[in-house]
Amino acid sequence: MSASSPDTEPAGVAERIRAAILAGDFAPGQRLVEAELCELFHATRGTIRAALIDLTHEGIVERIANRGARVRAVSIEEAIAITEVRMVVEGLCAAKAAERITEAEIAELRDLGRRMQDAVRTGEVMTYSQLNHTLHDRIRDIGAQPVAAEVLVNLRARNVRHAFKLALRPGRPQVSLPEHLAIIDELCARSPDGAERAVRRHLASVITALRDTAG
Amino acid sequence: MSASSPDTEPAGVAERIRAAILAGDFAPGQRLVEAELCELFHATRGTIRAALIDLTHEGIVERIANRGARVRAVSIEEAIAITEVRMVVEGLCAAKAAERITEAEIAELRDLGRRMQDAVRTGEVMTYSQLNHTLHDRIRDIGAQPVAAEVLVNLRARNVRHAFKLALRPGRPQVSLPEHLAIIDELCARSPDGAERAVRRHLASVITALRDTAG
DNA sequence: TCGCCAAAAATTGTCGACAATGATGTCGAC
DNA sequence: GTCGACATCATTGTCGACAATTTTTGGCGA
Repeated sequence: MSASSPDTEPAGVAERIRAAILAGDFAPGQRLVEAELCELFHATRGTIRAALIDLTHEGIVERIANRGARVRAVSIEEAIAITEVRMVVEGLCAAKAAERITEAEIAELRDLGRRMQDAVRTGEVMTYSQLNHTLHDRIRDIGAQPVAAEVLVNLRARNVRHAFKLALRPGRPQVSLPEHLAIIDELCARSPDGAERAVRRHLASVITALRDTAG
Repeated sequence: MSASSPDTEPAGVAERIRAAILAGDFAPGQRLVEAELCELFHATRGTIRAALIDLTHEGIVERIANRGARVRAVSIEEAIAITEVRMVVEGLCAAKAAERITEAEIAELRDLGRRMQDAVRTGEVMTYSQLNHTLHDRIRDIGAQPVAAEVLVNLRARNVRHAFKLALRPGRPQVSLPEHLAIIDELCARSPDGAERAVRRHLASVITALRDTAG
């Protein structure tokens, strides 16, 4: 749904600024002067200010008292730290999901796995990336752990850029596909421990890949 | 209202409101009308509004569009969910800490463990609760995982109330003390896996205790 | 030429007032 | 007597202006 398609002008100013940052309209480290954003988004400073506070708590904007806001540049090191936390929290979700998964959801995940295999075989990188996203989302939803879900949404928003770069790395899908399939297998086997381990293995592999890009 | 403790008047309004909520001056579910907070904290609505946005993202205030803010009542179920996430994230911190801990920090934790034993033996519940807090903080700091630390600070702030009630439960220190000592042992042995398991065992026990209070 | 101090500019923080929105209470019709 | 539409009210959302703070610039002297 969030596919780069015709964005339907999100009503809130915060959403629009976030979209602009994530789309790369504002470069990391760039200063976000309130007055500039005012005329850029047709709003007043009070509104802009509130939006900036929101985005600060989402971790994509950095605000220093009396010195203004800027787009937060997430270093490789921080991207790794984010993924480490994702690893354990998503592991928790997977364990929960394995306990709660229904037959319908099992069928759904199996189908998802098949489509991921197809995408890799035919080399449709973007489709695979999309399905990857969907899988992680479904695990989160099936796990039905609202607090964990909230944390994950927050963390995911922070390193979309690094995640994107990683997805485009040649050979990466071939590595991650079997990991994803293993996750699906464990979930469908209703094994909480197995699912948690599989998720952690997968994200540990993502961390290793991130480390490689650093060097 | 603010008489409760020797609070050194935190400069920021957000901090003062948070302190007031955590101190129980505002009951869970109570409406937080901006105008009221204005004269109560001697600030204007713009400032109050910014503070409420902050607190909303910290999870201790609930805000509905055009309908105002209220103190968020965390149910036992949500407290359990929060503790589940804390369990895995703090487990990550502990694993990291076990890899990075210095000799000086080992000595510090050992001393902390001894003081916890003393507090339990002499029945000083409040002291023990304080030391408990300190131990978790130290693990978080030694782990040096900024993202995890940020998540933990956020989560901790949410269920101080439940944590407090739990600490006062008779017999609870006797249960948690050996768990804490086990965590210290594993950290001092520089065993990442052991430390993570010990932390998770401990917080799993906290979750069990929370479940008991629910019934 | 370099370092330092002061004035100026730029930017954020705060304020009070107005507009918009959802909730509450009242009145009339059936 | 109850239901629904309408007026009223309380509260939030937004705006433009002023005050405080930080950064930059210009000037002065060693």
